[in-house]
Amino acid sequence: MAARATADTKHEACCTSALVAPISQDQAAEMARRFAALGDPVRLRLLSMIAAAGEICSCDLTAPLGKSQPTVSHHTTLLVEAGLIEGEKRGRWVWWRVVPEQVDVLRQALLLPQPTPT
Amino acid sequence: MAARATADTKHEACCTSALVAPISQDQAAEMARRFAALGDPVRLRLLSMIAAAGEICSCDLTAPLGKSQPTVSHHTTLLVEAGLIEGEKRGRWVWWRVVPEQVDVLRQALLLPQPTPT
DNA sequence: TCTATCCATCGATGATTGTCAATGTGAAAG
DNA sequence: CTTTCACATTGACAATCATCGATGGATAGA
Repeated sequence: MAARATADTKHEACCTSALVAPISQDQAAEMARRFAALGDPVRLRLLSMIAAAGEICSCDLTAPLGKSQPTVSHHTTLLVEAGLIEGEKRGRWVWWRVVPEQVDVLRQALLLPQPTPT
Repeated sequence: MAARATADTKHEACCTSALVAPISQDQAAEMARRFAALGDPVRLRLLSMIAAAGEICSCDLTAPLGKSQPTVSHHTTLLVEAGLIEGEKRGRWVWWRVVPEQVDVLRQALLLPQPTPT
């Protein structure tokens, strides 16, 4: 069992597909942590609204989501920890935007070795 | 094997990207349910091993995962409910394989409107 | 028959998570 | 300086989840 060019850092461990060869426990733990960020309907709508708006502040998120301000803050924090979004504080507002490269990391993790039969 | 007739009504809501326009609550709920299936390290390794093997039975999954048989059975059930894998009983064994179309549904859900710069 | 094996289900338990009211922080406005 | 606004943090609680032992159903072999 050689040929494991690991250098197992934060996000670099999961830059390949998980569906072509068995992944390690560490890879699975890190990958699961990021997929879990997508495993909540509020966070998915959050990410969806941020991506669709390009840039948006939290003050415009609480009302459409129907959740309290601490709850929205909690979910944005989780999305940031997953690397999927990032926030920039301008004045009193925090403007959120998605991190496309990190979203693509998750997409590539689900890349199948064989093309899907149509 | 046309035993998956009801899959249409259940998986149809999330066949487009969630990152080009705000998604509804129902879409988010259904999508989150499926992403949550990937939000556990054991299930990710499970899916990874099944995909890498092409076809594999549960008896060959418990040992590498280091989990009990009921736990593995629990996780395979969740992956089946998410539509990501399906099992076929042959003799005493159940052989699992991934459902590529459903994996692609999740990949397309993470498709960004703008191409990511390489 | 009887026995062994593979897997699903049940029940219980400890851990994790989503939620919100209350509070804290930091910045802009008066 | 004081007040107001946007957001983060804390603390607490209910709900969900991951895990495993015990048990049951189904199948293959003797």
